[in-house]
Amino acid sequence: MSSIPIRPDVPLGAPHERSDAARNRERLLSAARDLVAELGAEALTMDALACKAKVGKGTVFRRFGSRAGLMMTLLSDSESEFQHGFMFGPPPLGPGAAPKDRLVAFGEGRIYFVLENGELLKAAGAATRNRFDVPATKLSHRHMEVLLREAGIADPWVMAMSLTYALDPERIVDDVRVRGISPTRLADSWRELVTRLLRAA
Amino acid sequence: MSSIPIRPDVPLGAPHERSDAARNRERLLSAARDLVAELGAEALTMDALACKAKVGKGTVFRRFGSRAGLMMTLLSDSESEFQHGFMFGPPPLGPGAAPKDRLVAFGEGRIYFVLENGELLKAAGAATRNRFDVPATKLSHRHMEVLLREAGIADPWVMAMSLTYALDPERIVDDVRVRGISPTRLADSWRELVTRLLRAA
DNA sequence: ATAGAAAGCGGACCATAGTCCGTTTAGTAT
DNA sequence: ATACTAAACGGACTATGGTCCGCTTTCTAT
Repeated sequence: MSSIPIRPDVPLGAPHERSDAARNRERLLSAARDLVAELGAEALTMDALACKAKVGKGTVFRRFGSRAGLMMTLLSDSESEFQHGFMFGPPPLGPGAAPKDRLVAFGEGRIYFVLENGELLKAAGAATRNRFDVPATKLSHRHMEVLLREAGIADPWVMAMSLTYALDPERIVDDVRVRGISPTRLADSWRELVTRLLRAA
Repeated sequence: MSSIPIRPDVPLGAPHERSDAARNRERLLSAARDLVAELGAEALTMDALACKAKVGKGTVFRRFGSRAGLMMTLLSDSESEFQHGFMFGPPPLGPGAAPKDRLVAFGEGRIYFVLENGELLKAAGAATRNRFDVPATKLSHRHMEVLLREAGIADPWVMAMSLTYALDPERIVDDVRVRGISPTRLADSWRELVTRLLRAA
């Protein structure tokens, strides 16, 4: 067969990924997952990754751009799942419930999501100047913005930003792991925040 | 004269600062201020500072502990002033006004404070694992906590944490400088947040 | 004045993210 | 099959925050 191979996720007309590139990407991803599983995301160094994947350091950076980029790639599956939940899933997280209830559910979901992927998220956010250029972050922000607008907030864009920072991964992880606040308590406080913010005048 | 020299700010019984240490501290502080003025806080490297102050690198770290520590030292004057404002100054920022109004004023004040000292604050917060171990941050948090408790919030400690992150220096600076949001708009949104959060049921 | 102790000093050294560029290799056109 | 080109590669190199430890200075007790 001489047909063009199917490459999902590659924008039409993208210049074709070379076979060695594909192979190295697999090796890197696999090695990275191993290292994270065995030492934790925080302890993963780019040198160690390159070495374990039997690849030059330049290749690692060519592929992921930065340490943060690597962490984002590692996160993308879980992240997509969470996104799917609030965009298409059943209410109250998904469409169909009142904005207030969706926001409460969103925050709760986010808290538990962060606690499951905390190391990766911290590593992804910490390194570079892209804390907010991450597509996933943009999407979450936009989601909250829409809900806040529906609920009659005057400046939903800025308010969504405030709430985004209130749910900052570092904040959540440190509250729970360093300052000993239970996830439930965080979720309850989030509920109080959203409830008071959005109740009718 | 053989009397003990007066050393304000040094806790009683502190082990006495040696004269060479004092001299180097002055040199370092002065050099650091020069470098910040001339290149900006972001571009200040510890090597350059040591070099400019004619001091070994070890001395720099002995004195300030880390880059973040240095930035905090550089900030401490402005920070004290702001603290004095919300603790002892005239209402609505200081005592005497309703908690809601004090919180609104606090956030506004904080926004403008951050915009004046943004580079330093970002540099102070970014480097180490002490984002919340900073005394100044603790004090701000405690201040908000007290106001929120007075206003009937169920879990003022956690809520104060949410608001602390909503006022994160990086968030404020990037909103204004990268995303083009005006300080006024930020302040208005903060007012909306606090007003809705604290209005009577 | 002197000696001893403790604090301070300096700069070589380390770890790690990220860059650079000469070399290799996969795909392609002939 | 061959030659050509653009992409990919690898690892030496740079920048920078932070550590270590043997040497020096200051202070104090005698």
